[in-house]
Amino acid sequence: MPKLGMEPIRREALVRATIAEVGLQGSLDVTVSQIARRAGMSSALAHHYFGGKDQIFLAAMRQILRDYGTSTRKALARARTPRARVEAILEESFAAPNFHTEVIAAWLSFYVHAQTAPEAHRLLEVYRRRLHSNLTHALRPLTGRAAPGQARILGALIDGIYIRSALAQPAPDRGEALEQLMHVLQHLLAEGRT
Amino acid sequence: MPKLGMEPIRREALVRATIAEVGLQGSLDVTVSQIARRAGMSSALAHHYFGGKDQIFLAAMRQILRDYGTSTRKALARARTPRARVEAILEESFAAPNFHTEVIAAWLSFYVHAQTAPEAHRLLEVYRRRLHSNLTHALRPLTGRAAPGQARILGALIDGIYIRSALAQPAPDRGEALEQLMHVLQHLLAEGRT
Amino acid sequence: MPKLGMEPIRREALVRATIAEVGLQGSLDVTVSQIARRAGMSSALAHHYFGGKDQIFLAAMRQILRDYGTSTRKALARARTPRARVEAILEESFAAPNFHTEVIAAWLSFYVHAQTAPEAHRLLEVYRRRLHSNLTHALRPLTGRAAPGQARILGALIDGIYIRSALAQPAPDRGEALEQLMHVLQHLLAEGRT
Amino acid sequence: MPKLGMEPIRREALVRATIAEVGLQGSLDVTVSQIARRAGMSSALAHHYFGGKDQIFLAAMRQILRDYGTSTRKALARARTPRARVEAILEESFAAPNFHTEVIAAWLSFYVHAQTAPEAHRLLEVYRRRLHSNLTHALRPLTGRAAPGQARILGALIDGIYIRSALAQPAPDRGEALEQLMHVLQHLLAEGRT
DNA sequence: AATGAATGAGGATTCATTCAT
DNA sequence: GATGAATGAATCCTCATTCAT
Repeated sequence: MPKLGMEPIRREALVRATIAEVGLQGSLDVTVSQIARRAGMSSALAHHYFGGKDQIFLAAMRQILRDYGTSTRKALARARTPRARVEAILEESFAAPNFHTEVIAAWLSFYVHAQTAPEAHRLLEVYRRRLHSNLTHALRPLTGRAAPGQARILGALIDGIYIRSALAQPAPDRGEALEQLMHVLQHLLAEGRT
Repeated sequence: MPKLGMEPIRREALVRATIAEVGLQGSLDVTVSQIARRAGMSSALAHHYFGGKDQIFLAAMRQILRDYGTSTRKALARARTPRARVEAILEESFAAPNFHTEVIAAWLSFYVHAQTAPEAHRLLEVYRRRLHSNLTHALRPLTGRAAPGQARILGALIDGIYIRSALAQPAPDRGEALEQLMHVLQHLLAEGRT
Repeated sequence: MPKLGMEPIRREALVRATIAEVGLQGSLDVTVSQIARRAGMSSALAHHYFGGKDQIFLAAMRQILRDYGTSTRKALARARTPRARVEAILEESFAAPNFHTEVIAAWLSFYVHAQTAPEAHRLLEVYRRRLHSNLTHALRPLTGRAAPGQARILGALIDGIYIRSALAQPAPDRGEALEQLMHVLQHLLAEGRT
Repeated sequence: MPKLGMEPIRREALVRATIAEVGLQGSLDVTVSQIARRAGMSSALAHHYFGGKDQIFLAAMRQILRDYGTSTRKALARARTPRARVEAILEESFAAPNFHTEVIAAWLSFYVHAQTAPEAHRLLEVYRRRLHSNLTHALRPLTGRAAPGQARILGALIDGIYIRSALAQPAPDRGEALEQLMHVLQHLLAEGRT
């Protein structure tokens, strides 16, 4: 009794399973079988829906970045002042769903992967550009022409804290991470007023 | 034409070849054969000298970190003032031999690997601790009790710039990287005087 | 032409092929590929169904011992008198399916293997205990308390004839083997009456 | 400073090392390197003296059989009566130097090997014939024409006890082994007198 | 829609053997 | 006499992928 409309469900399950498996193993060296098993189906079906391992990975990356993008957009919508907008972006980078051991590990793995896989590289480029643009827009009312440079620094710092969190034992400290970011932010904001 | 005392030569060649190959491919998914071929020997010999792929990787990581450590030590020895010491550390992080596309890519790959391999994790931990300690000592005369926290921020920023450089197209800009770091450093140093 | 329910068929084929190949080569130094080829499939499939060479060997041993156990049980069921029961056991040890050059060679190879492989050792131990118990039970009505010791002697003699048969050129003589056993049996049975 | 007359010393050391290593591992799957290391030399030297692994094994087999032959000859020389001669042969089969876990294991391994290697097969054949001839000669004065058949039975029983000893946990019981043999011997000797 | 069956390609590792010194 | 150096060949095992049902 074949079911209809299974495709989106299956794809979603596979993508979630991929993130989980890659995150857990901390490496892209996961087999399609492992992913499929975790998603509750055969590896043949995984191929059927995605065509190949690379596509599965790509879909998983898209999911991670889309999740991040979505939550950021929501946070921005809630912010009322320019400064609140900046802080919202920074906070969201370390918000619970993203700043989770598994997701960080998966993110880092995909990051490495992007060195080789052009499509993956493109995805990260989009994410980076959006982050940069968001930050710049938020900072502009506060620091004017200094905004782009500051956005670049904050972006690098976010990535740096992320990558360090990937090795944190036993678990990365969300509060501490945010504190460091805010500390630097404060300095940068003071810039304009000097 | 077998000679005596080949071991250190072969090991060195293999380590360099490993860094190059991993750097070029941007991934640890390199075969022992590839590494051995690049080093000009059979894969069997590579196993003979290192015992296994893991040991080869470990040796390559050690080399990268040792290279970095050595150059930093030299730079510190040359510095005359406290501030010069801090700058020396930061500059050295992006100095030519380290801040090279291949080395950066290899470094990032090993970073991911460290999530899984305990020994590799330990190596990075040592590196991180040393960087933190160097920075803290250098900052202490300038900012006192604020030094450790600032060292942490600078360390994360260094890593962040590194990881971003891994994806930079076509090549990471050493000058820009340093500029960002120095910018933040300046802010941090001003802290004490406020 | 993939069908369903191939697993038992494939496993059976592999087990038979293993016994044949080990028997023919007279050694456990057979490759999985050789076994798989003889069984008409790829070595990858052999691994798929058994997980590894060791498991294949274990399954082959189990098959040999199970075959022997089955035929013995049937022979015992047919025997009507105590003496007939003893003779049935001895005869079955050298009955056609078991006492075949290939099977003997395979059996001997596994025997050696059992010195090293605990699981294989356990299997042989079970076989030996069962033979001993069968013989003892059959002898008890005839020779009373002497039965266990006699069973041990007959068991050792069976193994001795087996191992000698492994080197027999061109083929072991079933009749002669049995004759020797029966000769000793006759002596042992006379024991009680002296 | 090359030493003269090292050859016999090296060969002896290698042969002993082979028996020990094969006995310990309970398998012929020992590497030339392991043997050479145990004998205190490089594997290249082992090849130099023996030409190849097979020759090393052959030499080891010869040693085992020669040791056995020598001790038997001595024991026979000490025996004064026909019966004592028979018992001497049997006892010697389980005498300390031969009936040792390692030697038994090595012997069994070589036995299996003989199924494949013609030269090894020939060696065992010689040993078997000599044992048979020794036993027959010793039995003839006692049981006349029955001697050859009895020799065959005793020979098989010896091998049977040997092979079982190879799996004995934790160590084979020399006394029990001999007892079984003597028990059967007694029966066989009674034969003539009936 | 879903999967068991099946395999080719590839990779780490081991080892007997050779060779130049 | 002795060995470190070196390798080709082999072997186990894994895995992405395909296919018939």
